[in-house]
Amino acid sequence: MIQMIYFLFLYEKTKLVKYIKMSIVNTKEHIIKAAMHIFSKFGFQKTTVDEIAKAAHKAKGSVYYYFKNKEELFQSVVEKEFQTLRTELTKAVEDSETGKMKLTNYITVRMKLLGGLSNMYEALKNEYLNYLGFIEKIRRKYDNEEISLVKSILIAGIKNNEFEKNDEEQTAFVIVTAIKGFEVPLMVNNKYEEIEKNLEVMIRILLKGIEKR
Amino acid sequence: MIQMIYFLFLYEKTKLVKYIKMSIVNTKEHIIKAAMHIFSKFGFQKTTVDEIAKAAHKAKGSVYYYFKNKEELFQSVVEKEFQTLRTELTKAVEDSETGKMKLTNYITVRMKLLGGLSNMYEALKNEYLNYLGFIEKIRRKYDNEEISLVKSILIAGIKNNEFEKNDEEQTAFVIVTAIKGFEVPLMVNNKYEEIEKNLEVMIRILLKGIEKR
DNA sequence: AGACTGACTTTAAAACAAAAAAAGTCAATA
DNA sequence: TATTGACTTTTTTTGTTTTAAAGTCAGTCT
Repeated sequence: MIQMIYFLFLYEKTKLVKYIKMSIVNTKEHIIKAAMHIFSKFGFQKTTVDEIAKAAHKAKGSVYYYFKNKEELFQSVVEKEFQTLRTELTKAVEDSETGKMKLTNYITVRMKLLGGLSNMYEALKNEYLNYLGFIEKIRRKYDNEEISLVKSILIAGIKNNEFEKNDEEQTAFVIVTAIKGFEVPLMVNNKYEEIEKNLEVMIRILLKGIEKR
Repeated sequence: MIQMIYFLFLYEKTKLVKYIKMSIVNTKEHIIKAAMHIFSKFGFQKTTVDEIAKAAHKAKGSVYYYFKNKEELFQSVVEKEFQTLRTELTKAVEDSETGKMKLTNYITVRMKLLGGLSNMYEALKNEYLNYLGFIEKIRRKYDNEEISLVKSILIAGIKNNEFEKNDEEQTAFVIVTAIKGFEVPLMVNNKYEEIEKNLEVMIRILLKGIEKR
């Protein structure tokens, strides 16, 4: 009997914890979304925590209840945007049949999305934030993820007899690096359409450069 | 007789002008070289015109006799470094037999030299100087030259039946853009040796990507 | 008992003024 | 014409004050 009551208590507690945690995730996410909006409008430095709190209809203290400081909040926003990019890219690759299509879609989707993900984008090119350190960590982490994803495309394509067998890690690095060269004209124009034709040429050359003959 | 004296006068004047111009070029070049040394040591902002004058064993006024201002002097230094790059690259391309060799040597020499040309290099990555405007002009000018040079390599290679016929302007842009992606790891490591292997892979893929089959 | 608040403290960024340093000028000189 | 260095002007730097934003916490609420 006592045990039963104990279990009941445990059950109720679990339910409560679940409810609370759900709530935590919701407000936390809610704050991140509000922050995302403000940050993308004013950038990291020109955004105040008060503004974010106000936009999320919370007091400033609540923001600090969920995030250690402004940096950590910004970091969460950037990470969320990376997550979006990651999800979209993975989907684009998975939905493609051949290795050629995978790589093609990977590159085009990546470039298309990059312009839209404003915070991450801003963070990548902002000098000050780079010297702030934490953004460099995220960048490096994402670079590695990107190389891994391209590598997996290459491995699949080699198995499928589409691509020539070569050091996949190195080849993936080269492809990612080459794509990065296009970030500069993208930053300047900020219109994907303007680099589209050139990106197509790049993809054609890359594909021919790695295909099995 | 009068005519003869007149000619003699002209001749002497020409010699004089030549001497003076030679001297001008010499001191001007001399100042540029001194400036190059100091700028590469301290960067644009932390270098004073007094320091440069002192290093050139001239008074500050002399520097302003040859250059309108500090910016123009820096510009001359950067232009001179570009000239070096330009000369070396043209030589590397001319000395190569096949289109493949031309492009290979172009890319490798470019990357090797880039690290050594400190002022230009500094200018390319310095935020402040970019927003100063004039460096952007030089950069754009050099970008166009670079695309032209690569384009000429492509055209020669196509004529030589090595490369597939395609829009050379676009292909040149793509190659130059891809190479630019490697500037970032070069800036971080600042050791050409570390990216050498990856650059070789890049060249191999590019060559296979544009070759005639 | 964890979620949330807002007045409060601390820290960092503008604003301003004075001093120092560097950029840029120019009459004089060789 | 080339060169100088004392001179003027402009730009940084420094130190101080003010203002604004970051970050804390005792206390309330559900």
